[in-house]
Amino acid sequence: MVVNTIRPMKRMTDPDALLFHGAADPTRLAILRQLAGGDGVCACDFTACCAVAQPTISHHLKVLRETGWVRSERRASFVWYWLNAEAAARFRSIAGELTPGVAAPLARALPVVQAPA
Amino acid sequence: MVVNTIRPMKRMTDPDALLFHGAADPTRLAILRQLAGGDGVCACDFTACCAVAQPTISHHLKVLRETGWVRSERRASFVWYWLNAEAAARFRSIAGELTPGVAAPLARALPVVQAPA
DNA sequence: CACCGATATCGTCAAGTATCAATACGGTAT
DNA sequence: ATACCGTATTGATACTTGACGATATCGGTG
Repeated sequence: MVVNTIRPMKRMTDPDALLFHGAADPTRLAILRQLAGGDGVCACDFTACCAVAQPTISHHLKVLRETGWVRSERRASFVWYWLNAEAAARFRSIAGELTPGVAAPLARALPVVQAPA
Repeated sequence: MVVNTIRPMKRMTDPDALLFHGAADPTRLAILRQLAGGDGVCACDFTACCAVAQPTISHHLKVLRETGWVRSERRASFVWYWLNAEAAARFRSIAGELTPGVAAPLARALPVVQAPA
């Protein structure tokens, strides 16, 4: 009976969960897909693919930046975005871990509290 | 009575974003990892790995069920959970799509990426 | 039957999030 | 400098979510 009256908030302590969170939105996923399909995309091109206003796009781009999914660079008055190769690689790595039956050997050795044979 | 919406999250129109949303939580990701590490896990084992109460675990398991990540089966008074192979495969497929510079060569016909004019 | 342990659901609260209008900022061209 | 364009930030608002206690439900047991 822990009294957690102050902050029961867990927040996103897991960096991988944070990565998932970055992609767990239709608009952001569309942006990521558009980025994967091209070699750098201008921010001005995202407003076309998603039915949201410009500030919303900018907000999602910020989330993608903060979650490590993309990097950006200013060119003249435009801003270009690229998919972050590291994030994508990390993502694929997690995808590989989440294959049924294919996982850390240690997990199988974990104590089973109740295991009716 | 509260209108019980059939589909969770009206904003989640993209099924893939829904899949990501299912894993975008530290507790749920821990559950998925534990599931990937074993050949079926009893629900009673999840309370040990995550510092949350039983109703919370049950809630997250429900989310994972609704997002297609897991399937469950009752055995006596216990409930066993397995990672859904289809969801894991779909996830790996999307992860492959999100590779920089790879315009979905191995991707299935599902992705709809709108090319900027 | 009554009882008990394991899960799921309900009710509710606090915190996080998506969205847009208005506005500020950064560069370019006139 | 001034006007203009593209992008980011701010502020407000409605909605979504994660958490837990209380309680219901499901199965097995005495």
